[in-house]
Amino acid sequence: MSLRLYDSASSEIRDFVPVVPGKVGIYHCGLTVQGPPHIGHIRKEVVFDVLRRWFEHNGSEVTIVANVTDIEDKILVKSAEAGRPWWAWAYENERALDAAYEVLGCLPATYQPRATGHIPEMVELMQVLIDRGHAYAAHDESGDVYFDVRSWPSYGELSGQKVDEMEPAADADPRGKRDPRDFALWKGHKPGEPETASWPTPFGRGRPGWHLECSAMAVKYLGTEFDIHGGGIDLRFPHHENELAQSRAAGQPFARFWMHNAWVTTSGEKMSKSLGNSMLVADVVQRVRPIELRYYLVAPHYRSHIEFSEGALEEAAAAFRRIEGYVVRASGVTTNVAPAPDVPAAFRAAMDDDVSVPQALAVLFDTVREGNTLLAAGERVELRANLASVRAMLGVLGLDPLSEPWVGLDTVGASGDRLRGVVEALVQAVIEQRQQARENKDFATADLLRDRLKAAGIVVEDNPDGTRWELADTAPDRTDGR
RNA sequence: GGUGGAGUGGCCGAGAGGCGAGGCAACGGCCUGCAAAGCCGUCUACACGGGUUCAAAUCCCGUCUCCACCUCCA
Repeated sequence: MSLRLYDSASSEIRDFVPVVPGKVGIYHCGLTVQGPPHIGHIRKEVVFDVLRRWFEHNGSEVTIVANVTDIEDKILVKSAEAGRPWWAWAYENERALDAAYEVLGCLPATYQPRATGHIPEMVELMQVLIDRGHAYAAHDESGDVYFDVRSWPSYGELSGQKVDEMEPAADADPRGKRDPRDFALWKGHKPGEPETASWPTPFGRGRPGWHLECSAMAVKYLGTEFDIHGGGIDLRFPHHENELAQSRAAGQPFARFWMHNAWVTTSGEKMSKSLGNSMLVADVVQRVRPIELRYYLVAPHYRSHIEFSEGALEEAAAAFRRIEGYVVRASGVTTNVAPAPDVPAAFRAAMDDDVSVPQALAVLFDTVREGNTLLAAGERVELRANLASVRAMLGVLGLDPLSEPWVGLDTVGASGDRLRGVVEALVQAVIEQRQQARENKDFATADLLRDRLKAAGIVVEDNPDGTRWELADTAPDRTDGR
């Protein structure tokens, strides 16, 4: 395979060569589980899910490690505000995150290590850094341990900055720091903080700084040198810069490629800052189906920023329904068409070019159009090949409506199989009545029956092969003018 | 102050010196009892001002606007 990826450390597109042929190790920063995930958080997951599927499509064995940072300042603050134990708060949000991954059809990570489960590894790493002269315990007895930025000449290499030109941290409490730009590896336990949120170390009780856990866990599970490290673009600095500095200063080569996805914003504002956040995954999937939300997040290039709007979301849903409609109709007149073993060359070329999903989608849409023509012409043999190809492409994007987890999801909704059978029988009865009316040229009655089904949320379509029905789209009323 | 990104048709969204990406919407046609879906066609766009070139959305110079990051963000 000749995959090329944009490496944000070198700001260029390079040939991807794995550390171990045939295997790929990917670490991407999961989430600090301080609250339920919004669609910005989940975009990152969907982006790396597509990358992973592309590797696997090409026969690579992929190991994905996505951390869960379950101890951190905000978790302590928010859980305290809610009057709940920090660990309960973190775990609740971790489950919400897992639910969001699942509802959007993301394949599970190979492992999701928690920061709190890797304290000994972090202490070890700190000790190495101290021994090598790149970290120091604060001299003010706070229990803090800092990374010594000045001791590491290549600090800033990931984000292309020079230490001297950086603004010192505005909130920096320089009390124990040698340089205001030094960052905390470890935070000493403070009075008032829960005792459960601290662990013993040679430097005193405390808890991880924000960056240390990722260095420790990435190396533990993927080795000292691994293929890809990813996350949202905001993590490039400081989080990833600091990770890189810690790990390299400890003598580890660390990640070969750094991949960062762009933001989802609302009204130009990053989601984490918007107030009255209605962009939670759990809310958005009430407005469009999860597979449609996935399409919306997958369709633009991963390094392009998405300005969220309800209109664009609905457009994306309509675009996806065009593909889905073809797949459903084509599979209705063929049987057992499995996804093809490979994708069209143009699709492959697009995906190999830094995961250019927009161009890959253009190939997909072209193939769908050909398929619709074959469908109309009754060319069943070629149709089978076309459908197999479309399903293969959709599979790479995690959008094949005939594959897990989407298959059978929303023919009737989530109300259970019994109800589903009842609805099918009732609708079929009405459709037969209507068909009888049509045969009698009683179009007034036929149209009345169609209208009544429509009022009930069921759309019928007359095709040469017969009449199909499906649930109407649950798009919201567009009375807000947007 | 430092670093990086963006401005493309009614809308979304790719591309990065020459062959109209693709989708949504709209309009016309075919098909249909009428629809829907589908197919065919129409809408020839690249922030602004210069320049280079046979040829610029793409390269160069300048300008404007917007955004992100600079140690709590995916």
